[in-house]
Amino acid sequence: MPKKPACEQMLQVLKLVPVGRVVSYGQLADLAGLPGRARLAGRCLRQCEETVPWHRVVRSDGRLAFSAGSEQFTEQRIRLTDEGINVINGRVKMREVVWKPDLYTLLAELSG
DNA sequence: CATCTGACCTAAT
DNA sequence: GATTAGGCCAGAT
Repeated sequence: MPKKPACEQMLQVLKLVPVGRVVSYGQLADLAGLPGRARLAGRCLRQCEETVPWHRVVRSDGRLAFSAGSEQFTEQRIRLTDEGINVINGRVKMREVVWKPDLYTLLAELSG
């Protein structure tokens, strides 16, 4: 069965997030042309391929979305740390690591 | 069909 | 900072 277009679009955007940078769920949905669909972003990641950089998605306030101590929480913290992103008290500093793409370039990337 | 749930967000307090 | 309320909407029950 083919995946839903909405999710595909967001995963496309997610693949463009650079190493050492993160996006929030809402931001991901927004960039994918689905404003206000943060929860959809979460659902998509829940079933996404392991090949996409899902660990670069955090909450808008910088906290990891998983419960502290969970298997997934730990995995995400490790992956972010490996990319040079500091995770303190289960959160990253959005001010420093949030991805702010040039929208024109992003559109071009998605088109090609 | 009604209700609950959630890898969420914003604004207000 | 923290908490609350309301919004969001696809799946599950």
